[in-house]
Amino acid sequence: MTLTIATWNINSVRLRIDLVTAFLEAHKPDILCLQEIKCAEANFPSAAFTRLGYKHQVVHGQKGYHGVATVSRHPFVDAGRRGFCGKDDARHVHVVLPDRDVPITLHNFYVPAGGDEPDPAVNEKFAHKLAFLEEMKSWLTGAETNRPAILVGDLNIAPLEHDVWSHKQLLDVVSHTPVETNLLDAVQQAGGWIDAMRHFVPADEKLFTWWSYRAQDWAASNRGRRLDHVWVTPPLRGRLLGIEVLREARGWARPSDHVPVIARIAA
DNA sequence: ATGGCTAACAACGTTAGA
Repeated sequence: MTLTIATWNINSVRLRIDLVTAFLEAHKPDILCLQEIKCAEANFPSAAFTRLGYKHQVVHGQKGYHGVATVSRHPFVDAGRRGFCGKDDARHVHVVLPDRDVPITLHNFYVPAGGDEPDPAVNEKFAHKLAFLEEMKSWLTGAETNRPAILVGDLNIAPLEHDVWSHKQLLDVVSHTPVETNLLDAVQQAGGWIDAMRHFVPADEKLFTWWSYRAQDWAASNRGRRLDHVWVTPPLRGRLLGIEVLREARGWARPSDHVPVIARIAA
C-alpha cells in the first residue's frame, strides 16, 4: 500500500481548476496540498474536488492572494491552521491522517516570498519572511521529531547550490541568499526534518520546481529554482518510496509557474 | 546588465508574486 501526497503552488485555483482536475485524474494522489489558491474559502471550487472523490477539504484562504488548501480522498482525524507573525494571511493549514499506530501530521505551508531587496532593514517583506521562518523554527521544534510528520509546500527558498540554475548569480537574489538558506537549514535541523526530495536526488544534480514566467523559453533557458519542498520526520524516513517532480506541467496551457511534486510513502 | 510575465480586483492601475 502506498500513500501518495502531492504539493502544488497553483497560482489561482479558480483560474486553473481544469489543470488541477486533469492532474488528479492522471496521477490520482491520495492527498493534494495547494498553495496560492488566491480566493476566500467561500469561493474555493469545492465541488470540482468532491466530484473526483476529494471530498475531505481543509481550506485556509482569503480574498485575492496567498491561501492554502489540503484536499483528500480519505478522512482526516483532525485539522487546524496557524497564523504566523501575528497575521492571519492564510499561509498554513495542517491535517492529521490515520496511520498504522500513530497518526501522521501533514503541514501545508506557503512561506512569504520576501520581495526584491534581501535586506530586512529596508524591505519589510524580507523582514517578514525571516520572522516567519524564525517562528516556524520555534514552533516545529522538538516533539515533532519523534512523531510521524510531513511538511510540504512552497517554502520560497532554494537551499542548495544545485537547487538554482546558477548558485553564483543568485547569491544576492531573494530565495537563495545565505541568510535565507541558513535559516531554512536551522528550521530543518530544529525539527529533525529530512529533505525527502534530496533523499532521492543527489545534491550535485540540478532539481527545480519553479521557472519564471518572464523567460522567453523556460525549458530552453532552464533557469529554475527548487522552491517547493517535501520534508518528513525520522519515523517516516524508512517508509519513503519515491519523489516525482512533474516538470511537464510547466509546459501545459496557461500553467502555474510552479509544478507539482509527488511523494510516495509506504502505508 | 536588463527586461522580461501573470493574476486578482469595489479593476483600466495597483499590489503581489520571486
